[in-house]
Amino acid sequence: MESKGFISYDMFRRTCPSHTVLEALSNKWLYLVVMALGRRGRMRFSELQKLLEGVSPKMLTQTLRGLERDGMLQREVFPVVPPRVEYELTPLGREFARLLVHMLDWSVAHVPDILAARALYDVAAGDAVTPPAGS
Amino acid sequence: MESKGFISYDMFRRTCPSHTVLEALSNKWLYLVVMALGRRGRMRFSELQKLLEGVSPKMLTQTLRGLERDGMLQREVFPVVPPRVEYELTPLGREFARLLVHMLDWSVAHVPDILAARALYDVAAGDAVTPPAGS
DNA sequence: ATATAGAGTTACCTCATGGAAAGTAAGGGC
DNA sequence: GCCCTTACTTTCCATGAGGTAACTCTATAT
Repeated sequence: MESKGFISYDMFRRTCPSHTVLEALSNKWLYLVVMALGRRGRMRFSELQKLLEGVSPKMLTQTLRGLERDGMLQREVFPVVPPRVEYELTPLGREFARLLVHMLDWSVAHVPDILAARALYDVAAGDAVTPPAGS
Repeated sequence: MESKGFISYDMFRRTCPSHTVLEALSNKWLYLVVMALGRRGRMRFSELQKLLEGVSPKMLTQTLRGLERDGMLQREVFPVVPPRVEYELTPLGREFARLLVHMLDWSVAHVPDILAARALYDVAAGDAVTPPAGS
């Protein structure tokens, strides 16, 4: 029955190939780069660097290369001096960006809930450490 | 104009609160725990441990505590010996799980594309390193 | 001759993440 | 008296992620 033309992975197994995607996702800059390119379309390295506050050239390069490797974006080099390099999402990258938009919209919408839950949890944890009065 | 009742964060600034969510997302086990509880409902610690191949008790506890702190799941302790503890998603957690399902469905659907893109990129990179014939 | 701009690369260093393994608690069964 | 079970917690350790800063390349402008 597994010759269905489409394999249903067991995502809970260590060897599941979808984990490579999960691991790629575990990078904050990746989200920001994809969102930036998703919003503004084609951008230069230095534009990204200016937009993404706090990113080092090293991390930016690393993130861009990773996305390029995964087929999410296309890198175009213009052979001029000083160099000019532009980045743009591929169709795959644009699909992915649409998913991320949902995630981030939801995140932003629920940041207050999450922060409130954290505050509650943290005072409760503080109480738990407090020695019971009168003992 | 910013008294609109809903603040539009600048997600590219270092101080954007949505980054706390992004950072929470940057954990592979978090995805797997949420998916597991989303699929099977209520589960015990040891059941999760068995299902999520390769997770250490330390990581599992850490992940569960983080999710509980963020209001994504509820922990119920039964005061028996040996201990029995059950975990279940909250409504917030279930919403989040629905988002993750989309992400992971997409990931699984596109794993072949991504792996193919990587293979292509990697042979291209190999070529680039190969010294030009005849030089 | 020198400075400049853009797009990186490289070396170095530190802190944090995450794995392994052993320890803890608490009551019931043998 | 000792062991068993579950759900952790703690300690130790190695790897690696990610930051900083300096360096590279090359044609043009001064």
